[in-house]
Amino acid sequence: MTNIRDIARLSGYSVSTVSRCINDSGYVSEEARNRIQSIIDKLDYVPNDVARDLSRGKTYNVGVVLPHTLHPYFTHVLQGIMKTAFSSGYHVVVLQSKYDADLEIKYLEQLRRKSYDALIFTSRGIPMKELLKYQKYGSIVCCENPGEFNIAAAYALRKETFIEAFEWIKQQRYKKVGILLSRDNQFSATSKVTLECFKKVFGRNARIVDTNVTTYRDGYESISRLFEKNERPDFIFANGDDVAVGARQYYLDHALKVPSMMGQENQLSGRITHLPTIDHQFEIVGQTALKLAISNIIKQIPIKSYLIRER
Amino acid sequence: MTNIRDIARLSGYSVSTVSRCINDSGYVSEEARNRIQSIIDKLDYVPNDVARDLSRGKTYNVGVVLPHTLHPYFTHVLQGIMKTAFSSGYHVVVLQSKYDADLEIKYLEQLRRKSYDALIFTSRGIPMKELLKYQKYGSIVCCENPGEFNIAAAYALRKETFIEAFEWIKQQRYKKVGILLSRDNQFSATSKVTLECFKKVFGRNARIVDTNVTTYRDGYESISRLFEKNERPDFIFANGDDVAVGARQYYLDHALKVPSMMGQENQLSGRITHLPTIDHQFEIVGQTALKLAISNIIKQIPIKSYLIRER
DNA sequence: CTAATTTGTGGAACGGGTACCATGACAAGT
DNA sequence: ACTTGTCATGGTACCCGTTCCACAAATTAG
Repeated sequence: MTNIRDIARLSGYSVSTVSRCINDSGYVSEEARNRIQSIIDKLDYVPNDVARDLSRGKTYNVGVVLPHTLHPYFTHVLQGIMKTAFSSGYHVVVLQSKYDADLEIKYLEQLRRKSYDALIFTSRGIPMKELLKYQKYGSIVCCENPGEFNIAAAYALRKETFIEAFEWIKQQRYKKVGILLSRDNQFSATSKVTLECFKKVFGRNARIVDTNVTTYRDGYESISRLFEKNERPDFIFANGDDVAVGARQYYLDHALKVPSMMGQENQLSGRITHLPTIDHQFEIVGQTALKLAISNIIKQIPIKSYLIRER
Repeated sequence: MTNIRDIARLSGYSVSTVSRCINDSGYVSEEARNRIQSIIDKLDYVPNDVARDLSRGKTYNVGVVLPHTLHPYFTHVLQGIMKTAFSSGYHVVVLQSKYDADLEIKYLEQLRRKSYDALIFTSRGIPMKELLKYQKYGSIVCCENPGEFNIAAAYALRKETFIEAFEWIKQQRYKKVGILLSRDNQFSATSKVTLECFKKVFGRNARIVDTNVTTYRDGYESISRLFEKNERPDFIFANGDDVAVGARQYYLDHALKVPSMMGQENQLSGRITHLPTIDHQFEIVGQTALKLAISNIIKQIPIKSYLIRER
């Protein structure tokens, strides 16, 4: 491989001048530029990015931790991250976590070893405190409300919209709402907020909760379980349109009256079935997260989500 | 930042010994190991990955070129790539191409500059010939049948399944098939194969073709255009379930009889609407592509897709 | 009891840029 | 005439590991 010293030698100029020439950082005469460029062209030379990264102490890599890519939340956040990373000259390294804390630690260690300039957690299994420890090694951004923790965050502002949605449901005189959550509210901040908002609007009762429901199939099976327990909600509030539509399918398959429903994430399945939904603006969350990641500013930015009553 | 020379100095051993100790590559006495490890622990030292990459001449980064992340083809291929990359210790860098040849060149140049060990093209805008030129800088894998070109490839074997699907449609006595394609067959190998297979089964006529149809909305609008042109297919063959369902919605919204349809990609929308489909096994395509990328073997591996008649 | 290995260790080149600092030439301002 | 500023260029330390080579000591083999 030919390197910058070869170019310097063959062009008769110094390494410094060649470097300035390559990077267009001024202080290179017309003559030198021509001479150097001709040698570069002749040898088909390109600088080595890894060497450059080492020397500059910066990689322009941002690691994005996500459990998988098959859920619209993640693809939309990722899409937003990619968009902004692209226009800022950053590289996006996707890191599969499978909700596994050990893997998350592994990625934090890679940040420490300078593999990335920053790390974005679209989801997280380890405690916040653990994240804070690694902030000294690079900028860390999470995609949830960090509460009291001093960490950069871009997250969907769910609370207001949840309240709005539940008020709307209440107003239509539904009495017993089935709530399908993706993860246990002990682990998931989102699930916790959902239930809190429900309580605020409906009081503490009037709800049937099922957890670990994330896919169409899960929605279907969840309703089947409810029936076994003789639970009959008159409204289903799901954590995704796909989930709601899975639930709906159970009723259809068993020739039962389909209750009213609301989904989330504004997915295609919900559009087909004319389901009310909540759009959490995840692409904007992603864009914002990336901006924070490369700015090194520790700031929390909530993104407003909105209710779609009809479609 | 503390580096390996600091550890050497403070432990009283040489840099070489420290390096061997860190990498567990033997020839380190029990005593040396303890002494060195204690200094490492005390200084909280970790080696710098960038320096290591430079020295080893390998980054363990694989670039994955994809137009965007919002289409299930890409998310599934990406999912497969991530899965296998993860278990092989490689990093996945996602590179947004937007079907733009200039961007693809940019990524090839990054390969040349050693930013990645390999590059996977899940889609491609530039000519194959261009790709071949860059093979000397690293392993390049594409996700389509490369024909005569000597390049590594992992791709869905569509032909057989298309023939099977069209035979099935023909057998049901449909006469005029509307075919919705994602990109013009001049640019897309997939579109080309689709039409060729159609011709083989139905002869050259009996088809209405529309291109640049990739989303639910596109499917809807495509049918609207057909109606303007007074085209009335009795069967719709779409390049995705989502597209087919968009088409279906047009008929429903205008109180028209919905013709029979078939989608592709085995998407949720098709399951809800009980649409026959073709599953192209894209996750396996992704897994295979990554294996090729890190093996440096130039080989073409077709992946068998399959028809789902009922669901 | 030699000869041939194996183990432990250090030196230093190497991978390939970047950037600070010094030096000299020349032009413009006072 | 003297100071000051800008341009052009080179020298070299620095970023931080890896690995080849040499050498000595300790084993093992014959």
